[in-house]
Amino acid sequence: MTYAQVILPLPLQGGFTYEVPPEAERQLRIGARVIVPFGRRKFYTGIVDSVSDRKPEGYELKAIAAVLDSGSPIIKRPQIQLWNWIADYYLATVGEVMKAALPAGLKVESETYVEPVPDFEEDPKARLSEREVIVLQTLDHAAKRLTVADIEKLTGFTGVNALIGRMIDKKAVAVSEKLVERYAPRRETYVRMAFGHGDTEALHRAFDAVASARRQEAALLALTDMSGIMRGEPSEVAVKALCERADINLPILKALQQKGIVEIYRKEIGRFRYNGLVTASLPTLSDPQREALNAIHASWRDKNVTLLRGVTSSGKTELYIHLIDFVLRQRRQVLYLVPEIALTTQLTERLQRVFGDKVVIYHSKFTDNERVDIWKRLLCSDEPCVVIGARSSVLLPFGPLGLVIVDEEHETSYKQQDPAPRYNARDTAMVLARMHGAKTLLGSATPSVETYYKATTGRFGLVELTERYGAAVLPEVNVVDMKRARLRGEVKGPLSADASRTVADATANGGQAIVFINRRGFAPVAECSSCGYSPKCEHCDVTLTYHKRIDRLVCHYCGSQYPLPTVCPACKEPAIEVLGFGTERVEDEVGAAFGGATTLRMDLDTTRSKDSYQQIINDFSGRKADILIGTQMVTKGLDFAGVSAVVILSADALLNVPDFRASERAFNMMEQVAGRAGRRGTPGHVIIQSYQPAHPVLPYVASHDYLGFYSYEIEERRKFLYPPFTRIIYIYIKHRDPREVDSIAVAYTHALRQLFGNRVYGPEEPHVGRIQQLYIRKIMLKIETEASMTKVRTILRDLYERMHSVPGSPIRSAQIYYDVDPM
DNA sequence: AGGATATACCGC
DNA sequence: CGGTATATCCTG
Ligand SMILES: [Zn+2]
Ligand SMILES: [Zn+2]
Repeated sequence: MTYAQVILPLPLQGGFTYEVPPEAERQLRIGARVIVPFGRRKFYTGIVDSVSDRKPEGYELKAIAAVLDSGSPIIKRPQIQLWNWIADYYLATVGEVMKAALPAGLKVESETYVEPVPDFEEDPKARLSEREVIVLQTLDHAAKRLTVADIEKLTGFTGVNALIGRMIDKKAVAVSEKLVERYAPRRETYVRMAFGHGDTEALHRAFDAVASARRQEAALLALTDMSGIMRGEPSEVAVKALCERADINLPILKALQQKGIVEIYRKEIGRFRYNGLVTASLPTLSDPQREALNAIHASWRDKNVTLLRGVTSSGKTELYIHLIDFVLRQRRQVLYLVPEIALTTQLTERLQRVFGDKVVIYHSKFTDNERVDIWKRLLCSDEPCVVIGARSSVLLPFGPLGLVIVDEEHETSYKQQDPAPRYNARDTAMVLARMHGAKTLLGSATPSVETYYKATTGRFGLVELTERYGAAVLPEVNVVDMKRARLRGEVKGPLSADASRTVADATANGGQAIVFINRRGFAPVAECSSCGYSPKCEHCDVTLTYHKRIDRLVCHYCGSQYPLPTVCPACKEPAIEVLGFGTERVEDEVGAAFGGATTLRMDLDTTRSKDSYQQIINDFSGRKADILIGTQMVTKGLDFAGVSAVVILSADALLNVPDFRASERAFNMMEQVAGRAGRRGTPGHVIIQSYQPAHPVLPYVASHDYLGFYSYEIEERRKFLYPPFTRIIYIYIKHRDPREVDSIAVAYTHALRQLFGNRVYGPEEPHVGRIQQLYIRKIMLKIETEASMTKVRTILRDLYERMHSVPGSPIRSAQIYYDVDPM
């Protein structure tokens, strides 16, 4: 008998062992998917991690129910290795990594369906209750099989689970487990001759048979040509293409099929075929670019990772294209990571024009079916290709990887925040590269402090590209002291006089302007002007943001919505007003201030649908609007030739974040938005509004001085023991009870102090102390870089196990998790 | 995670 | 007491 260790997509530590049925033994491969029973009812898709012939002791075993991949595994060898690394490093379970990596369409799960028992007769000793009768009627009248959740929705009852349990006892209903397959391959209808290639005799007979039917003849003629049957270069013919070409329709082909001349068949096709032309050759490089390219190659002789610091519009992408070409020629694959919002068609099409169908695109707005197709494409073939994608593309089944490019490596969106695994795709990609013996290139105009430190201390190679491409000039930046402007009466709505003038100048001269504000919605607070009351979310400790377009107050943490009260619920005065500025309000104000100017707004709310983000970018770069108002989204993925002015409405909103990375993030963001202004010849203007114009970070932005900012910030980090001089792990405690959360946090902190001494800070209540009914506490662990992180992680895992496994302990009722290398 | 079971709670 | 909301335990 053999036994398989199976990874299940669940947040549970460790794998689970199953018996391998003898008939499945021969076809079972490591990395193959299996269907296994788990718990009393459910079936899950698991992945075989290892196989052994030693029977584990101490518990009953279940058997694998089915092998889904009997031929070849669904993941590649190095992937399990990478999964294990992620789970280990980020203190998650391999199951959580599997869940994040494998597209849902590849995970078959069982669903419990409730069905009425045919010919059920009520037992007078066990009558059905009123609610039970209603459920039975609902089941009888339903068009399809129903799950418990379906029944709850249809009847409006709660606790249907228990109800069904009683009905099963009364033999009124039965439940069954059905496997639900989610993946639907895309199929297309094809047509071919019903006889072999080069069978001229059959072809002649066929034409004779359709001689009297002109359109059938036309169809046959076109098919003869398109199928290449007489030229000895056969190719498949899609019905759609044939119909278009011969101007016929399906019934005509059906008629030909009736006569036994053609065969119509359906075939699975991938969803992604690039039909455009490969029109561009490699971009010509300027001298500085060529030097940088050579320097990158040289640095890879003794370094695995190299940082390319390329100032805005220095042409990093051209370099990337050359490097990609270099690796593809070696018949190896490339992973090109970009932040989600930088993944625009401008970028992907540029790559496709050079590399054609070798380009594979992957991001979160793809449907699950599309993800499965991409997964299969990479799995089935080790052909050279370049995968361009956001965070999760690091988890795809790569073959022979030769190069990883992480563009905008400083971007926080590379770090997954909420469900575990909380991995950083940039760091994971470097590990992936190492596993494949590939090199990594990190690119950024404003590298993260950690990365630049490693690059200047020899851990990474460093190549700098400081020359701007073409005639691009740096914009002129002015910091406006808002306190003074306000005293002088120069502030109208969100804009200072300086900002207004700058925008007006830009639009008057046929240019465009960008107004950046880090808040969506209309106004971030509502307040009673009479008593100061301000509406809060019922589930979270935050003030509600007013959204004018839907006329609702919205919680940005849990999404719940409320009407805007007309009278104050506290003092009953009709004195509720909304305060502050969000993108919606700024759009209104700017539209009013510059009458005649057209505006566009880009934030989470205007980019919900699949192509809306791209649409706004296209509209603005097509000059369909004069002023673009937006959140951080406007900082990326755009190459707007016409923008000559940028206004950062509130530097304070960026700087005053209680986090050790606040300065860095603020600098990066301001530098990037500023970089949108004034390309192609004319210098642009940037206005930064701030109530603290003396903030140490602002001069560096004003002079575009990354190095200056870096040397300031690295000293701060050194002084206060932050990365890169320490490694940080946050420990989060969440609980629905405010007193309980405190006592658990204190207990956990105490336990941590026993182990790590004064490396433990906290517990503290985070900025938002309650989200979705859960009170939150945060503990910080700072570990010196020389210490063994492996040991630290082992201790943390053991601690969690120890604290969480005490029966009846209140700690078990809390959610506790670690966030390694938080951002 | 999700489900099953135990337990507390609630209206009559 | 049936019905319902909630806590706790367990999964191979
Ligand atoms: Zn009031
Ligand atoms: Zn909320």
